[in-house]
Amino acid sequence: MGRPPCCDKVGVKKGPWTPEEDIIIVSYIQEHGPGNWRSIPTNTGLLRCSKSCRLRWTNYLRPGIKRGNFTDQEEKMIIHLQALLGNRWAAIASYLPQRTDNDIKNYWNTHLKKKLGKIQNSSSEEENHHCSKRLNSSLLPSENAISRGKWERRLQTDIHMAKQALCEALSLDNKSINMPESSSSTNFHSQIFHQQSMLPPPHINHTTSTYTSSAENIARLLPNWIKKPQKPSHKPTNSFKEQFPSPSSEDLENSLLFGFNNSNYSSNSEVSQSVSTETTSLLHDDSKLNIESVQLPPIGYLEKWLLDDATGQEPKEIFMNLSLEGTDGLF
DNA sequence: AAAACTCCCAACCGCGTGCCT
DNA sequence: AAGGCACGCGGTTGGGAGTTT
Repeated sequence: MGRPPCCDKVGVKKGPWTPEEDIIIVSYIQEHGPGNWRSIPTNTGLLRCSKSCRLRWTNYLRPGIKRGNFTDQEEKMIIHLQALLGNRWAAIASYLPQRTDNDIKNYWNTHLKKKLGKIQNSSSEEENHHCSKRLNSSLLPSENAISRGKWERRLQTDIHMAKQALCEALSLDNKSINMPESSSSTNFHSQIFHQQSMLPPPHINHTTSTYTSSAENIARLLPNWIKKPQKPSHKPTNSFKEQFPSPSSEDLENSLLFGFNNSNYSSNSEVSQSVSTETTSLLHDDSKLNIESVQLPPIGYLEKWLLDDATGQEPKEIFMNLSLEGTDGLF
C-alpha cells in the first residue's frame, strides 16, 4: 500500500539540523516523551517532517547513545551478529544498546566490510577453498537464498557455526567482566544482564569519554534552554558549546546510566531534577522498547546456550522454545 | 598552496508492516 | 475487506573533513 512521501510537502526543511532545532525537539520530547512524531512538527513549529524528527532523535539526540570509537568487543559483536543475523541493523543494535542501527550500519559499511575483505584475502588459498562455502553462508546469509526445504538441515550447521562465532566474542567479554579497566564490555554485559533481570548490574567503572555527543547534548541543551528560552543571540558566540556549557561528565553518567538514585546532577533545582529524571526515564523506556521489539532470541538465550555447554542441551531445544515466527527471518 | 581524491557519517528515500476506521 | 496513517527498517547519498599528490 503506497503512501505519499511525508517530506514532499513544500516548506519542509531538509539537511543538517541546527542546534536550535535540536533544542526544540529535545525539549518537546522531554515534556511529552518520544513517539507521536507527527505531532512534533505541528506542535513545535519545526519545519521538519515527522520522519526527520524521529531519525534525529533516535540517531543523535536520544540519551545513552555512544558515538564513535568502537571497541574491539563491539567490533567483534557486530561482526558475529552480522554473520548471525545479516544486515538486520536494528536487531544488531538491540544487542549493543548504546549504539544506533545507523551507526552500526555505517561502521559496518565503512570499516568492517573492508576489514573482513582483507582478512579473507590474506587467508590461504586452501583455507579459502575450504571455507568459502562457510563464509558465504555465515557472513552473507542475506545473499544466500535458502529454500524452506533445506531449512532444517542448514539450521544445524548454521547454529553450530554461529555458536562458535558468538562463543569467541563472548569469551572475550566474559574475561573482561573481571577486569574493571575494560569498561565497554563490562557496560555491555551489565546492560544485558540488567535487561534480562538475571543479575543486578555490577559496578560499572566507566570512563568519562563514554557519552560525548548525544548525552551531553541532551543534558546540556535542556537546562539552558529552560533558563534562556528562545533568546536570540545578539552577541555572536564562538560555538554552541560556549552557549550551552555542559555539566560534569560524572554527573551526566550518573544521571544517564544509573538513573534515579545516584543523580547528583539533579539535586540543584527542580528544573534540572525533572530534566534529569525525565531524561533517564526516556533512556530506560527506549532500551526497554528496543529489547521488547526484537523478534529474535534474546541474547540471554544465546549466552545461556553458549555458556551452558556442560548441560548438553541441544541448541535446537532452545530454539524450539522460541516462537518460530520470531526466528522466521533468521535463516 | 591548492587541486584532486578518498573517507565518513548524518540524513534522506522508499518500502514493509501494523493499527485504526 | 479496503484504505489511510504512523512508524520502523535498510539502502543510498550528499557534502564536509581529511589526506594525498
